[in-house]
Amino acid sequence: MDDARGRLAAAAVEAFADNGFHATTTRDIASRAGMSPAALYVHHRSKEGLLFALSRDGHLAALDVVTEAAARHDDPTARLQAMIHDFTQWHAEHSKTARIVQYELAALTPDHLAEVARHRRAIERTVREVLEEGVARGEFEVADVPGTALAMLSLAVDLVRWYEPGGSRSPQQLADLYAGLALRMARPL
Amino acid sequence: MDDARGRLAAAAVEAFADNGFHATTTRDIASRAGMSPAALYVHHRSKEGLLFALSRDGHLAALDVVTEAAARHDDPTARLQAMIHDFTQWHAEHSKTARIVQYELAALTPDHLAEVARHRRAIERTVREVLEEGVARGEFEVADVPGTALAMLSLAVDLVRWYEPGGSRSPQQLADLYAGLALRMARPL
DNA sequence: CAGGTCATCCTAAGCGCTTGCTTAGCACCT
DNA sequence: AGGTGCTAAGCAAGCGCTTAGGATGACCTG
Repeated sequence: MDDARGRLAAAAVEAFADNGFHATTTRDIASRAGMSPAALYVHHRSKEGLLFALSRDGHLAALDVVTEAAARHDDPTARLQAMIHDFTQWHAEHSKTARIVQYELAALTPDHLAEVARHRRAIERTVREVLEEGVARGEFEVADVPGTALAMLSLAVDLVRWYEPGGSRSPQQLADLYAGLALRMARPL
Repeated sequence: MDDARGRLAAAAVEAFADNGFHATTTRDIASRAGMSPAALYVHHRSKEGLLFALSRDGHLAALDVVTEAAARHDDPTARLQAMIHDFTQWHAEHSKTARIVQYELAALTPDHLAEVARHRRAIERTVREVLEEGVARGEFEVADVPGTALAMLSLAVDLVRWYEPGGSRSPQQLADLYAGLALRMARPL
């Protein structure tokens, strides 16, 4: 049929997000993709290699969302608001991929973990920088910039623990809510 | 020797927190406790039964921390501050148990999940109620009370994803930081 | 106080099953 | 004629859990 590699990746996202990496079998992934278990090893070196491909792509997508949002605005208030808004919305709209990104780091090999850790630090740095600039310009009042940046990201990250598509809150509503809370965390007292 | 059941529980907390439920073997737990694999089944029906015992005790401890903090204060501002402070501090000081409480729900049987879910709802309800009372008294200005309550709890919950004892922030510092951020989320604009 | 009884707590051994992954080979397209 | 993408079959290892029985100490009995 269509792209078999893509079907395999989509099946793995579902399986890993629903059951976790360790509770997911290669037979489960393969059967969701309509293939034999051996087909997985045509496209990936191992089950962990497949996880890494998903995790890396997910990290790059999340980083892209944040940097794009930051690039759209000049003043720190609008920039922070857009960053947390879009980061939250991405986590809700891609909650299965995001769950793999945020909760399956421990299953990666040291080499693979080192690569995705670089992307994670880039995301944190982007949030820290907008807070620092806002403080410098007097738009924000934040005593602990790294800690507050971590807290803002925690809102979106923790969403994937409980979020279900079709629940009472849409991705847009959550994005608006968390972007507003982030601004309240940074606003001068 | 000493309490063998307690040693088994302590070993399981370490193993489940470090490697996750599914990646932990009964042989690993038993050897950490200095026992044979079969000893686990003297004290628990199954590996999942052991997880449930840890999860239930952890949930009750966390719920107790929140209700105790709430009971110590009358006005909503002080009460909210104490609740988020103590809830955060508990998650940092008991980060291994908290990791099991927050991240291993999917490994529980439906019956066991139903019981811990009751305790989780009790915690959420306590936070929602203090927000509602604060809004009623004019101390808080919160548009989405359930969503904001969820966000405040998310801060402490997400901490267990990255917290390591002996890191740059102490449990007290984190508790102060997150309690302050929670107040900023609720304070009138 | 000596000897027997019983419950408690644990272990050695291993059963049946599932796991991630490999191998050999087939079908199809160019 | 050869490369590509897949499968059927199965291997070695590790899994959760069971079974049968040994060691220990508390407690009766004569």
